[in-house]
Amino acid sequence: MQSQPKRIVTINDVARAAGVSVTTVSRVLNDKDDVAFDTYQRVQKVIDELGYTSNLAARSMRSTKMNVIGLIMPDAGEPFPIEVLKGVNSAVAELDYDLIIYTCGDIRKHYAADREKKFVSLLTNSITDGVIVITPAAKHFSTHAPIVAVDPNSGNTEYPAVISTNKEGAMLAVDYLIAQGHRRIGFISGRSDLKSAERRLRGYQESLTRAGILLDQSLIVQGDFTAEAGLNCARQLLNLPQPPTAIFAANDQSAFGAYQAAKEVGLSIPEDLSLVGFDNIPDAALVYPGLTTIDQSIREMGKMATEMLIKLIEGGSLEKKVVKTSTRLVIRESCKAIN
Amino acid sequence: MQSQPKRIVTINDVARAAGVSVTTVSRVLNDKDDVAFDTYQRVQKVIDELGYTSNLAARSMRSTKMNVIGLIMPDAGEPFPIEVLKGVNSAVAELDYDLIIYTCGDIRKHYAADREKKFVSLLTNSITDGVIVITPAAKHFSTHAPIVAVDPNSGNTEYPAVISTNKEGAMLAVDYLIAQGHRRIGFISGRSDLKSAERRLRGYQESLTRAGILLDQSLIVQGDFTAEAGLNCARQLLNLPQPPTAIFAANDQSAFGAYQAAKEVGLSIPEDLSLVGFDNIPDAALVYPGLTTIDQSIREMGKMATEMLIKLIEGGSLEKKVVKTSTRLVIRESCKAIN
DNA sequence: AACGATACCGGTAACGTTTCCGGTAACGTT
DNA sequence: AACGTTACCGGAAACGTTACCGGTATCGTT
Repeated sequence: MQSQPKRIVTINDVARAAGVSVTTVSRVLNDKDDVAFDTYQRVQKVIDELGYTSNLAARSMRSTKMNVIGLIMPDAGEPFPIEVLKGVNSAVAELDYDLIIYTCGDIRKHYAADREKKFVSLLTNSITDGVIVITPAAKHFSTHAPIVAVDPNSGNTEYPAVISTNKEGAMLAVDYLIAQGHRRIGFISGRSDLKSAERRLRGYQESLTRAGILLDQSLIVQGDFTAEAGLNCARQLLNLPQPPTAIFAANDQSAFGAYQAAKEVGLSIPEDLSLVGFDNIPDAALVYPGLTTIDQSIREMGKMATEMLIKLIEGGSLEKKVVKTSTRLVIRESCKAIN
Repeated sequence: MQSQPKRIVTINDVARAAGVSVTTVSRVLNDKDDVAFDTYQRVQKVIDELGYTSNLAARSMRSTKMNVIGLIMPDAGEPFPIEVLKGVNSAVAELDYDLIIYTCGDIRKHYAADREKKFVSLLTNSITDGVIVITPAAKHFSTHAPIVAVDPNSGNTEYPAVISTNKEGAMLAVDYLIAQGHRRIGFISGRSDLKSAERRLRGYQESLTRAGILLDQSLIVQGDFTAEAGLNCARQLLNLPQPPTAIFAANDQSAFGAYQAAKEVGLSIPEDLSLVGFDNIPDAALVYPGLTTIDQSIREMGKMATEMLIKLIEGGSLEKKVVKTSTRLVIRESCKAIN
């Protein structure tokens, strides 16, 4: 005879034990008025004694406001979403909201967009008041609740979003390399469906043409923001008949792949190859030599997105539908001037 | 006149549109038998057309099995829980389960344990079938659903747990330092409420006494697994009248703090100070010089925990209530033999 | 022709909570 | 004394779903 499952204590049990109605218990739970101090205390005591906690599902089924926001992120393996998560997390902690997180697994998998859609409606249909989606793969979501995108995809102007000044940042990077005398500058691009990747490529091109440097298509290789792809792209660049003297990677992860590629062919950074990344994730400072990169204060992006979302949830409206965050050049040790 | 909130489409709408009962729609949704292929297709079509997704709250209220597991982690800022998360995430993806994550904020805050308790009952009461708790702060949880702890706290043998061979790992580290000729070895300890921290200290002590080295209490300083505390602890050690020639830090984060402390006082690693960490988080390979550390394959721990939890959820029983994972020494460049 | 088995489907009662509406008692005001 | 106001509380309906039970039609078997 096996032990029977412990009965879950419900609001009914509390009401019975405290000698009041469930309505009153509910009032105590939600800090409503119209309950005498004595009663309040008595009910609260019973709640503690019985170890009661309210059933999230039942509550969210009945009430409209949940004070919970959802975060949907592509993959827990990549640092960018993790950084955004940190920002969202701390922003949420400041406010009176809880945070629920869903991951969609590898973004490169075909089902990622489907999972995203599923989670968005799953969450907004029920337990959350709104969601933040990081680097969305899907183009459209069917929901009535507010959505804010972080680093949205290129085709989409439907939802409010926070995105950094990607083109300007990329130009900062490339201008810096040009100022150091580089003329053949390779570019490892990012996930092609994201607006950010597109804009960084644009910045790269614009800086070069402004400086009167002819664009060489063989210097642009298609990555996807992962270190793995970065490695392959950098290999390709370094094996060129006339290899670049500098590489601008569309994000830090890709740049790390380039570090490895350089090591493979025996080039040392920055003596033989200059390298600039984009993001300024914590690892950029740790890596050796320290990676010169474009800071886009990812945590700040998470924080902004959270604030926008909550404003929308609470019925407010946004001054700006797309918020742009600033970028700046962080100089470390991965670049060297050439003569 | 503002746009009215889009009505959420429910199972009722689908039923009406497809000309069947809600029961049948529910059957289609859950892939039950007893529904004709024609009907199945028709209902499925309507579901797609209407963009219906089932209401998580309502479903979890009625049904017993949800195929969702919860993960409760202390703080998104620390790498250990992040690594566990990655392991859990990929393990869950293999199986037919979804994952919901809650974060408790800074573990050092007093309310962390309360939030943990709240989340555990919140999740198990309703939308999940069981939860994994990483480095729990609370000692007891009131729930009927299965719980698995990763890196449990010292006072607790109540719940199944996965924990690495901490004492053995610590001994590996200290033995290595001793073999390199070190005699004054400092120790930066970890979060005192965790069993892992306790066992690592034990290993440190045992290795020293076995080697016939007298324990010096001033060489043991109390950290909490954060880089910040690691910095302070290392400062304290390096300011000793007779400072250590090597430091064993209870985790990599603490060791990174020690890197900084060494820099402050102008000591270079490994020439003037040898350093060993514990965890082998990805950053350990990135930092310069590369950190020699004890690998405990954190992702594997997450994977094990997931498998245990799911076994419990599905009514199975565990051969071992506490699973121990192996540790090994990873030698990089942060240690040097002394003469 | 009668019967049982099977395939398919629908009605209804829950699940635990909050919201809506109302009711009672106590008190102050005229 | 009558009335209005306020403070406090409870009953019942609803939220969207699934479990349970039962019902009808079809078909094969005797």
